[in-house]
Amino acid sequence: METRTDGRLVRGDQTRRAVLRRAVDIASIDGLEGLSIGRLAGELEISKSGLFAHFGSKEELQLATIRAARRIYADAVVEPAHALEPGIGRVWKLSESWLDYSEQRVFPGGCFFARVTHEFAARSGPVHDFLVEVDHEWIALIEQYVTEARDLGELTGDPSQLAFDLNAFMESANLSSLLRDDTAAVFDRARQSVRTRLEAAATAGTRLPWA
Amino acid sequence: METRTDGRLVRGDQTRRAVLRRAVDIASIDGLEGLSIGRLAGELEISKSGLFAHFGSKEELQLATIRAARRIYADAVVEPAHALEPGIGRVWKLSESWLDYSEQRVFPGGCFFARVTHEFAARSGPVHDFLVEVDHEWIALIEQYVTEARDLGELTGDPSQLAFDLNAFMESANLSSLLRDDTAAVFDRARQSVRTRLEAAATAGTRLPWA
DNA sequence: AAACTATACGAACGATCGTATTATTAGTTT
DNA sequence: AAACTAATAATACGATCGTTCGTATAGTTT
Repeated sequence: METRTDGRLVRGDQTRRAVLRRAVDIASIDGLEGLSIGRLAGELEISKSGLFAHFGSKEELQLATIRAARRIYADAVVEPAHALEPGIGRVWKLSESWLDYSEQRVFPGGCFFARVTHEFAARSGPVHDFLVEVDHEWIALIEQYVTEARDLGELTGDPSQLAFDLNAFMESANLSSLLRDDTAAVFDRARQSVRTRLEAAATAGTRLPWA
Repeated sequence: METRTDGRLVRGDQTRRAVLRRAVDIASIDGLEGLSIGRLAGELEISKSGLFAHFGSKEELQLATIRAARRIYADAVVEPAHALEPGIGRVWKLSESWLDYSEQRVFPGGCFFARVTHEFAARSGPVHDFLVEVDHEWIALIEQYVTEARDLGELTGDPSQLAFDLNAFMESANLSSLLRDDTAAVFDRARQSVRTRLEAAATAGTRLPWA
C-alpha cells in the first residue's frame, strides 16, 4: 500500500511524508506535546481531520514522528561513520558528524532527540519506551565502534566509559549552542574535548585521525 | 507584605509557597508547559482562580517556578561547595553535590533545569531568557571555582574547557539515569569521569580530594 | 462507464486551556 | 463591633485540544 509497482508514491503517502517532515521540525523546537494536530494542519494548509486520519491518534503521530527523525538522524550522523572501516577514525568520525548534525541544524531546534528525550524522560508510556530504545541503540553504537577500535589495539580503557564521555560532550554542546550567541565557539570547544579524550584513550603510536 | 513583623508567613504567602513547591515538582517531570493552572489547582485542592490570582499570568507562574527551583538548587548543590575553601576540593565537591542532587531526586523528574532548559532552549521570550541567565550563572560558577584552583596551582589548562567537560558529565548522567534501570551504575560512571578529568587537569603533587 | 477504494474535508463533540469578572470569606486594624 | 484589606472562590468566556462522524472527491480497477 505504501508504494506503487513503479515505485512512485501514492497520494496518501506523499501527504504523510510532508506531515512528518514538518512534524520533526516542530517537535525539535516545541517538543512532541507542543506538536498539535491543529497547528500542524494549519501550517500545511490541510484539514485537521484529514491529517488525523493518517495516524489515528496523537500518540501514533508522535511515534511516527520519532521514526521519521530516526531515519534523518541515521542518514546525517550514523551513515558517514558507518562508511568507514573500524578503528579510532570511525569513532572520531561519529563524533564529528554528530557535532556537524547539531551545528548545521538538520533540525531547526538542534538535536531532535535531545529535545524530546528530555521531554519524556521522566514519564511512562509507549513514547517514553520508544525513546529509551532509540537512546540505547545510539549508546550501543558508540560502544561498538569504541570496542572495535580497542580490539584493533588503537584504544584502551573501558569502552562504556569512553562512550559515556563522548556522548556527554555531544549532548552538552548541543544544548549550549542553543543558549549562547557564539555557537561556533561552543562546537569548537566540544571538538577539543572529543580529541583530548580520544588522545587520552589512544594507545601509544596510534595515528590520530585528525592529525 | 511577604512576612509579618514576627516573621511568620501571612496566609497568601503560605499558599504561594505550597503552589510553587508543587509546581517545581510537576515541571521537573512534565515541563513548564505541562504545568497547567487547572491541574495544579486540582492537585492542591484549591480554586483555579484563587491560584491564578497569585501570579496574574501563566508566564509569571513559570518564572516564579524557575525562581523557586533556583532557590532549592542553590541550597542542595551550590551551598555545600560554597562552604569549602577554594581549590580542587571545592570543584570536586560541586560536582559531587550536583550528582547527589540528581541521584537523590530533589526534584522527582531529575534535574529541574535540565528538563525545562531543553524545553525552552530553541524558543524565545522571557522564560527562555531567564533560563539562559540561570545557565550562565551556573557555568560561570564552575569556571570560577576552577579558576580559583588554578590560581592556587592545583589545576592547569583552560578553565572553560574543564568546566564544559564537568558540566557535560553531570547533565549526561542525569538524563541517562532517567532512561536506565541501574541508576546507581550511571552515577558511578559519571563520578569516575569527573575524577579522571580532574586528575588529568591536576598539577603534579596536588593531593586529590577523594584520595 | 460503473464500481470500488483511498484520501481528504467540514462540522461538531466534550474537555481543557489561560484569563477576566464578580462575589465571598478570612484576617487585620481601628 | 465596624471598617477595611487581602485572599480565595464561583462562574463564565473564547480558544484550542484530541477525536469522531458523515460526506465529498480523486484514483484505480473492472
